[in-house]
Amino acid sequence: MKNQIHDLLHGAVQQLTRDGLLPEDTQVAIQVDRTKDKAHGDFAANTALMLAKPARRKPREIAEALVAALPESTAVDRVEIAGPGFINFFLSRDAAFQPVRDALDQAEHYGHAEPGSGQRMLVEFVSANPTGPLHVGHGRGAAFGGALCNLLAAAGHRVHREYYVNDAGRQMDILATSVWLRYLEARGESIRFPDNGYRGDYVRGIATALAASDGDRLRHPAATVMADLPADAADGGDKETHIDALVDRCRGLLGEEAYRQVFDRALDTVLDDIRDDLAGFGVTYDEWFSERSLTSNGAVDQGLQRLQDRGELYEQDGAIWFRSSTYGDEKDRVVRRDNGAITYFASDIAYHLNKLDRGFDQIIDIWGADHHGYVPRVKAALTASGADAGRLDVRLVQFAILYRGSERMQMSTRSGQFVTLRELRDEVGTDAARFFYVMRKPEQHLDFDLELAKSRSAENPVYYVQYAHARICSVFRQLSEKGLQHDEAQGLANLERLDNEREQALVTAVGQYPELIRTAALAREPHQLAHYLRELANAVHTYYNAHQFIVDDAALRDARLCLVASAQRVLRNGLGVLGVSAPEAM
RNA sequence: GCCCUGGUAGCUCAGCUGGAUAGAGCAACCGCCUCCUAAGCGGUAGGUCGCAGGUUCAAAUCCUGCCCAGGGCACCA
Repeated sequence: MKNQIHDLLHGAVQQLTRDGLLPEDTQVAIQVDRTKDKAHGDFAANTALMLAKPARRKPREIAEALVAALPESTAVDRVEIAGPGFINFFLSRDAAFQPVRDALDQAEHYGHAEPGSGQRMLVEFVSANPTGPLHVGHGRGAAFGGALCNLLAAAGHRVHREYYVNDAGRQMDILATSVWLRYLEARGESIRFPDNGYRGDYVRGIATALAASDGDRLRHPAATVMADLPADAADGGDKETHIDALVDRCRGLLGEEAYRQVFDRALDTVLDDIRDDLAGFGVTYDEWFSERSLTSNGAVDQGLQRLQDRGELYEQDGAIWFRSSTYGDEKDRVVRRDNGAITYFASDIAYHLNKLDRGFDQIIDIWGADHHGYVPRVKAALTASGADAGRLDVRLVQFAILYRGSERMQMSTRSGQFVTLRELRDEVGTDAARFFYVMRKPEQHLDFDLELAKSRSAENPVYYVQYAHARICSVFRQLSEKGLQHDEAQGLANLERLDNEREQALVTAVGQYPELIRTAALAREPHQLAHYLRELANAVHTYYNAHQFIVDDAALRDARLCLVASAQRVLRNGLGVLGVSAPEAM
């Protein structure tokens, strides 16, 4: 509908240009907005105000000329000029009810663009290191990313959901070593656990399983393991030096093959847990992309070679550096350390080149806000490689700070002190958690109060929206209990009977859904949908309280049922995009 | 020091590609169940949109400076 108004205005502007009232080269973006006040009609345009300066005429004069030049349309009942020169459009009754017909006709497709009509997009999100279970911080990325993917898909884009698995690198070695040490404990060795090891209970769990399956096969005496290691932090040494030495010791004693077995055991167990956890949260992926594969198939070397060939690398202090500063980064960055190891950044360059090579129109990365300083160097690497960095869109999500009542909860994967996503799901439920996460815009710090989220009270907005849906379902149950049927055709033929204020408001809300999906997808802002659904639910509840739907007048009854059914449809579609269920009863 | 993000009602937040009297939830107060689920609805009260300039017919929204709060500035991932 908004588009139709837009087209009408566009026609009028062209007409005025032909008539010489507007300069030939006038460029003005035609804006059509929903009005806040019904007295201003259904839609308003500020076009005359925008044209006033280039046309050097008074806004109201231009408005009058525009209105006179508007092409005929059955959708518009009348047009008014108001205030400084706004053009207000009042829809015809027939056009105003179109959303109800559309929602019932198009059902699960209502408001959603033709699948595949948009771009091919790759969205990478969560991608937490598989060094432990997901915690509530990751939950936000999962909820946001999952909802964003659904939203983009609803807007017609072909979305590829991807999780980047950091299955290489030092942190994973530390995890493998931590597991091995706990395994040794389980086999009766008495070891001193390193300060910088992973201390979570899940590490013991993996170790216990390993002890059960492999017995003493991987066992070495504690004295041998700990012999001649540099001191740990608690003993006045450095925890990093200590843990690195311990990792080397682990590797050396086990041998590469056995070490790899422990490593993969840890990786697979944690990754399975993550996969299962996310699936339970309603988030699934098309691809789990292995970082290790980039090294083993030579992609990392190729990526570096590509930069090398373009003269973007240089050697200094024994390390190899990338000239990221010439492409907007603060300083140059190391891609290969003096010990020969490639950096995380080097594999990330290869990964992003790989993503672009796969032919996506748009690459969206969802990162924690603490990685923001990382954006310029990745873009720099793409540009320096001759790729189009403009196709990469990095979205930063602020951390969620967890509270239990007024008590702030500290979280650290290393120390093993954190609330897991699984615990959150168990405690507050997937629906409430996902809605809660996605209500806030991502760049806002999120205070996640566990007590509030799990309270099954009115304070919890997810129930408010779900309840609106359940109530409508209940109305239809009541209808059949009374032995009545909904004659949809008769209802649609009598939509003009829906003439009270509440009904108008609800029709309008239903009609906003398609443009909301479009706008929210463009802005990559699922929270807009959450807020919209709240408003829609409010319109439903208000209507419900003010009017009986199941009335004796069959024509009116059927019309009202068409309206609430259209609202039910939108609630279901919209909640689906957010990954929240639409229960039939509560 | 530099960079990013916030600063809007008592609290938690929308609104920010500039538009007509600044919105919602919670908390407070007053009403509404012989009636399709009261997990609901209506109403009242509550605001120097951090501060100061600037651009504009029009600024919470754009620009500049400043003040607060959080985060980031690795040959870690």
